[in-house]
Amino acid sequence: MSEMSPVGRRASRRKPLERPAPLRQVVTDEIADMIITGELQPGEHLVEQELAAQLGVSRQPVREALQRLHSEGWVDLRPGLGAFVHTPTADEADQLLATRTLLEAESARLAAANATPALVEQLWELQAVGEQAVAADDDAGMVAANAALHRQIMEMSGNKVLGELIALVDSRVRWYYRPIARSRGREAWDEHRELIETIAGGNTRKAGDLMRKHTERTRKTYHVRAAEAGARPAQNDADGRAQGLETA
Amino acid sequence: MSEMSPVGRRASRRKPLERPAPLRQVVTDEIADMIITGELQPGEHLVEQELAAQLGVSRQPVREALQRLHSEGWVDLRPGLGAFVHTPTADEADQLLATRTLLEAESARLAAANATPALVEQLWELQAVGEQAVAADDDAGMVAANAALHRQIMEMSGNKVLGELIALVDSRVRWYYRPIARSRGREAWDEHRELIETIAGGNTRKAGDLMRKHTERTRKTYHVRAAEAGARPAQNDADGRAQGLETA
DNA sequence: ATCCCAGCGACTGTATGCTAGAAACCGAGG
DNA sequence: CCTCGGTTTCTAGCATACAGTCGCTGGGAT
Repeated sequence: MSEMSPVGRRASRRKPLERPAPLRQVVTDEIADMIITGELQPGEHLVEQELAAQLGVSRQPVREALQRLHSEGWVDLRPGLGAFVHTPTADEADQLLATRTLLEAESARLAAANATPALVEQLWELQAVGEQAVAADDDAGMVAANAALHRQIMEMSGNKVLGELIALVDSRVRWYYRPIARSRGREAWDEHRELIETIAGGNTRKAGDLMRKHTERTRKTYHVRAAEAGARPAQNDADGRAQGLETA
Repeated sequence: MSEMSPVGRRASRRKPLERPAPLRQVVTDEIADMIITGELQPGEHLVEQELAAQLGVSRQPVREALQRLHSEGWVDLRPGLGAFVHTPTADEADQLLATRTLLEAESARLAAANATPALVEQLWELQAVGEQAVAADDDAGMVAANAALHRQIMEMSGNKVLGELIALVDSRVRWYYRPIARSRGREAWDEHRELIETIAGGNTRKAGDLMRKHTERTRKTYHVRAAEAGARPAQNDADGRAQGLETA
């Protein structure tokens, strides 16, 4: 796999080069995926040996992956005991959503300030993709398109630091939010439409407000769903572990 | 953070236990300190062996420390080549300060919403410490007191996620800002005073605005200083490496 | 002289070895 | 039956060992 592309080192406008992807990165993504899909349950003890064997690598890359996942909030690292899948609490989810609202609103505000016809056109394209996903009732597609749209708006803001933070917060929001992703579909994309129009018009204040309302509405939806789930007898899995958020 | 739960089983309100501090943490802090103090220059290649020998540990803890420092933005990690001290650009510094403004303003707003006499009293104590440091012309003390005050306000906000992000951003800001830390002293603490009064009064909007203006002023100061430094012939060290920020 | 390439040294990425300490288990005593 | 103390097992943390890669250097061909 080390075939150096004959593309040439000349006018190579390519990235540094096509890397076989560092093993630790692969492992990180893989474990994160296991957490998101629920294969690894909240609170579960992640034993390095097991994961290493399971993924066919040594403990070292697994360790590094766990460290990274820790700094991104996916796992808790108890000194001397190892890594445990982070157990989200209702409080934390709320704070996460509140913070997300703040960051996303700012990114929309800045995006409106930097709007150009070409960039706005890209937003519309992503909007179209999203609406198609809604029409096709394609859950995964909706989530992906939603992420892509928000990401594009963030990039338009021109603030990379802000972007990093949003990426950090969003990935976790998406995890918590996953069980109820379906509930907000069509309406969200209607809101997107108005938001894009406002950004195109360069109305910074309104763009920020719209995004705030948009994400705030998502937050409300989340709360309603959480309350519903909490009111019910609580659905546990075979091991008796609670599947929903802890109410603490 | 410390749980306020009145429950308290037994008198064991102590922390989990006094740990000998994981080695990787010590190493992380140490390297971060070397970067902050300039012992390690921006762009410098951090060789694991060297650092390990220098700190009297093996490569393993050093590796883990570098990974963490990477995720916190202190070093860049080029696959196959290793770690390099991050070189801040003027753009990035500006984005960092802008983001900081956003986050700090929100924390002040929330702090005002959650203000209690006891908490406000703690703020005044920190304010006193800071003013003493100013009076004594104690640079390090000023920086520390400033950090402590902002941290306390953040904790009052009750949003831990927000707190983590602020911590992330602030430490880097402090690095970039270090060369010009002296310039803002007395006036900053006057602004703090007004801010605390507003928080005590529970005026959320005004608290947010004040904090925004406060950090925004810091940002302006930074720009002025950066411009001054940029205008001059540029001070280089013995190795011919630029000491200031890159203008790119 | 310039360019290419082979060989070499240095450093990262990955794997394995070793040890101190925590959790779980078990059995004896109250 | 519950409690307590010792023992055993398991695991993280750190150290060390091995292998792949990158960049550099020096010699030879053009």
